[in-house]
Amino acid sequence: MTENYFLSENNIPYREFFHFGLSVDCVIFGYQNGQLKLLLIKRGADPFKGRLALPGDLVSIDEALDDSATRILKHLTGIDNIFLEQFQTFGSVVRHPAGRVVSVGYFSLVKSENYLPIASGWAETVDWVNISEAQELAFDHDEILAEAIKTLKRKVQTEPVGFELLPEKFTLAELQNLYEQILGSKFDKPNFRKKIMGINLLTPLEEIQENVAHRPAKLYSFNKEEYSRLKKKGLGSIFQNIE
Amino acid sequence: MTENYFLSENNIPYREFFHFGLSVDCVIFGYQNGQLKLLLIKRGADPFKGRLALPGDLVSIDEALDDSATRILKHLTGIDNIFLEQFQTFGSVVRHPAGRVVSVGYFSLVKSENYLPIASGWAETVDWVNISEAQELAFDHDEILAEAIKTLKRKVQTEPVGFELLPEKFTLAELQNLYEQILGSKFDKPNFRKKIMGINLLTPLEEIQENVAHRPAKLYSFNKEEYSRLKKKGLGSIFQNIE
DNA sequence: TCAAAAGTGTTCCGAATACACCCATGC
DNA sequence: GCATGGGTGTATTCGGAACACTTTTGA
Repeated sequence: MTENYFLSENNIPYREFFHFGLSVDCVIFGYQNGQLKLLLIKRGADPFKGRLALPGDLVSIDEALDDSATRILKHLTGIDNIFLEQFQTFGSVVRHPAGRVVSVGYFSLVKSENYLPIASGWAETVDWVNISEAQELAFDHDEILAEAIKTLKRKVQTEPVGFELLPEKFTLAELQNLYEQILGSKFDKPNFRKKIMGINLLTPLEEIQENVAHRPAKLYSFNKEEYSRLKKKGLGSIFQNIE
Repeated sequence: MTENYFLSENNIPYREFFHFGLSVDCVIFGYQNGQLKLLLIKRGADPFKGRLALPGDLVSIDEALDDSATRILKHLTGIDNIFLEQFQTFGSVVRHPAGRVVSVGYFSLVKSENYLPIASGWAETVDWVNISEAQELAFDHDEILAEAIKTLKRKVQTEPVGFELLPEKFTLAELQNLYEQILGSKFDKPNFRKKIMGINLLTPLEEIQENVAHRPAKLYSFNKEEYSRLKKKGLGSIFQNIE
């Protein structure tokens, strides 16, 4: 399929243009102990050997972009079976010392406790790092991360988030804390509860917290049907919809 | 900068991976005579010669992605000085007959009347086409267009739209029609007016319509400062924001 | 009995909705 | 005058925001 009889307008065979590298970088958010986390590797190979970096690698020539993201993440961290979503592509000229590499950013949300990463490939170590400590990353990964965080904040406003990050059973305070962590602000407790209970999203369980030095909180789980329905449909709109 | 002493983990020099083509495709929305339009070229070269297609071409190896989109659009259509925004990257394996080409989608909104496109390069013709007639495009451009329309609908909900599409002076009915065209639904006139006037977005002019067989409508223009402020800040949020 | 966090209720206000109605123009 | 679309006012409902209050636990 790489035949070169197609000519571009200045009579250069198309193949002459085919000297790009293509990579994928994965921004994997987790949540544990009330902290928003990020999955980072320490690079065991040049360039940027020893630096923290997003899990990412070059795409193979016969591999679809989405498949590549899944493969690379599994290969570097052992993490598998998660939903990776493309969010932005980074294409400045000098982002990689080995040549012209354009990188496609993918992001995902997972329960970090369920995914103990195992370093392999050229990853020296892999760890869940607090968001605030994810700085001075390799390549332009600081920029990629910043864009991923913007995307996450936007998503939180328009679709439900939490099922992917929280354990099976959780308290309303934990859910509220998660939202506060992501958006970097505080909410009024009574109003948060009312709003979240207003949509039919949570299923109250017959269980409560144990061994806490205060009134134990009720546990909830997500109503999966309603959750995925709202994922698709979204949470609100600016303009009324008559029809 | 394309030295090959960096080795990937299986000892293949990085350069061996550098066989991707990279392209840019532009989805340019316009608006004229109450119709949402799309800028399409008829391809004058293989592959897909004679088919309608989004303006797009291969990126040069030493050219940043955003710059490339601007250059390619200008080269094919003569259109210049517009804001192009990246929205999604398309990376399935078989989208281009000449080899593995990954394409980055860009989109923009313009006043079609201000941009009379002139075909050049391998574009045989360039025209503003009604959205509904943009079908069976070359390559996977149907899919790219579908994603661009989704993006546009999402944008309309979260930031002001219209300054880029409407003429300098316009009526409230025209603005409402634009929103209805984009979202594919009808709004209540009094409520639309109240909502749009509630934000300090429009400047009423001392002019009215002429030669219409009914009460002439007042003309408005956009308040540019407030418009760009709301572009950045957004229009609403689901959760309250306490500091 | 006290601290700490869970959980509830109530009031206020502004925005969204659904209408009914009036106004200016060309024919 | 009348058809046509422009433009306004209002009553009602709903949801967000603010905040006071009660409840349950461990120590």
